[in-house]
Amino acid sequence: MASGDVASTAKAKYLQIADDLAAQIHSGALPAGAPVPSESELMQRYGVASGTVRKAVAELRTTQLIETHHGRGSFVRSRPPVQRKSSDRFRRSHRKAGKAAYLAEAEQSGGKPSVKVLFIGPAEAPEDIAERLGVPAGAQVLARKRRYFRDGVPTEEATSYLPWDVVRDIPETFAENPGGGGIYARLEEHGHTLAEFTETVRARLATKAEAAALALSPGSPVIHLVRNAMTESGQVVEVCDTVMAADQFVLDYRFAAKD
Amino acid sequence: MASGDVASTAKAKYLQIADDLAAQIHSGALPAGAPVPSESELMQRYGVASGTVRKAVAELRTTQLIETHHGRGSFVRSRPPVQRKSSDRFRRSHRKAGKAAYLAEAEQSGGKPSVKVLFIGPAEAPEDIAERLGVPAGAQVLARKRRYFRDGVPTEEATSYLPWDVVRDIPETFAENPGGGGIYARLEEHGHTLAEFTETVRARLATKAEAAALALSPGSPVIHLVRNAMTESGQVVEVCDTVMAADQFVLDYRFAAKD
DNA sequence: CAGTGGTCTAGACCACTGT
DNA sequence: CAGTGGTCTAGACCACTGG
Repeated sequence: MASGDVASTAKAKYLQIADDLAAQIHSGALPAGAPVPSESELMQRYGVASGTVRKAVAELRTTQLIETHHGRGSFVRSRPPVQRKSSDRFRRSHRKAGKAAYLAEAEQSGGKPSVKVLFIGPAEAPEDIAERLGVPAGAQVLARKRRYFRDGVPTEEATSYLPWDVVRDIPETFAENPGGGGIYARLEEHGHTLAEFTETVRARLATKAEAAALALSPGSPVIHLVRNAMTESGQVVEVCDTVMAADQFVLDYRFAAKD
Repeated sequence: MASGDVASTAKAKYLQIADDLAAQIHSGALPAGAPVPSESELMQRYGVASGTVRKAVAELRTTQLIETHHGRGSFVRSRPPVQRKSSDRFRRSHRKAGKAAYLAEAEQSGGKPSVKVLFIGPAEAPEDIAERLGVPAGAQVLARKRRYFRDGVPTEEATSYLPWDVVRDIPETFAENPGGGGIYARLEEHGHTLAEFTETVRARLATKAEAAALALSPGSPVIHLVRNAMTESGQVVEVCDTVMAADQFVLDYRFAAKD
């Protein structure tokens, strides 16, 4: 039998199936965490080919209603509470109390934070990073790439870049755990007194790689934040490039109505 | 011939094709506005079936590199320069120079800004807004809803809420154009000296309504920003709720490494 | 191992666009 | 009209997960 004979109906079959499943989710027939029927099950139930079912499921994924795990199945998403990132998180008093910025933050949002170090070592500075650091493009810098989790779920991935001249004499910056107060505390101990941070915030859709790293469904939005840490002498001693799952974070900023 | 024999390669074919086309776009071989080769052309060129080419093209679409028009083809998107929103945009000196925040900002980003007033008048404060303003939920406030354009393209939609007690004696706040320096200048002229702004930033996918208002394709990300304007006396005299097309804006913040 | 989703083929027909 | 993308089929093999 031919196939395109369905495209003439008002709505595409795969959208009808997606709508049907979405309705079941919203009605509670498919509660949060419940498995979505398997593809073969759906093929039978709706009498369509595999490709059609897959498009329907893909639709639900991009609308964030379900998440899919290869080999296990698709499951109705539950929306966890978001984390807040306030510009207060870099308060010097937090550093002195021995807390790194991430922990100082995660502490307030209920949930067990954890960090996985992906890479620490010398690297060539990407062009935009080099420009921010005030070093030649391709110059050697220290890169520190980490992935952060809350309750075991990946939420953000951050790469810090520090000029080689700055870190050369600070062995802790090469350690997985730089000690109480984090990298910023070590920098200040070595005379790099921090004066100002600047953050650049963008939002966009996750790339394939980011979606994989953060366990996001394709089409999920991410927040892309790049922060410069500048010392009193005006040198940028760190640039931190962070990609966050957008549904996990709220950013808070406070600033004066200055002249 | 079988087919799955390709899935065993490191990368999926459709992603390789997408990457290849993306490289051509970034290199300029496929400049902005240029048509992407048709699907049948790509099938021949890469020696794959239609479905594979379609998945590659879909990939480029979700990464915003191209846009597709049924019956005409796919075309390389031109990325208009993004607008920057820095926390400097509320500098009092800008207000005194007679510039509203939006124009002070848009001025630097090349492109003709315009504003359309959607609504100005009394309204019941939504719960979250009322809480920020420190008024009872449902209390009457002044709402000012505007849509902003650049070069005729809608980029953001903002609704300001001001307590009735504050605006009652400031007739300009009811005008479509509140005069040089905008609402904030009028507030300060009437004794509400602004001391501090706080902004809350979220990113998420556009709702259907937002996609329509901002002429976005479904699944596009937006930045949702809510700002409190607080006076020296500690009163929140305005809450501004803004939804921006994420690909049109970069947010800049600067803050001290305070104690 | 069986069951799941992921990729791919080689076609088909339909709907939209422009000449 | 020819050419474009959009939907769909009925299979195939691969990769991942869990018992």
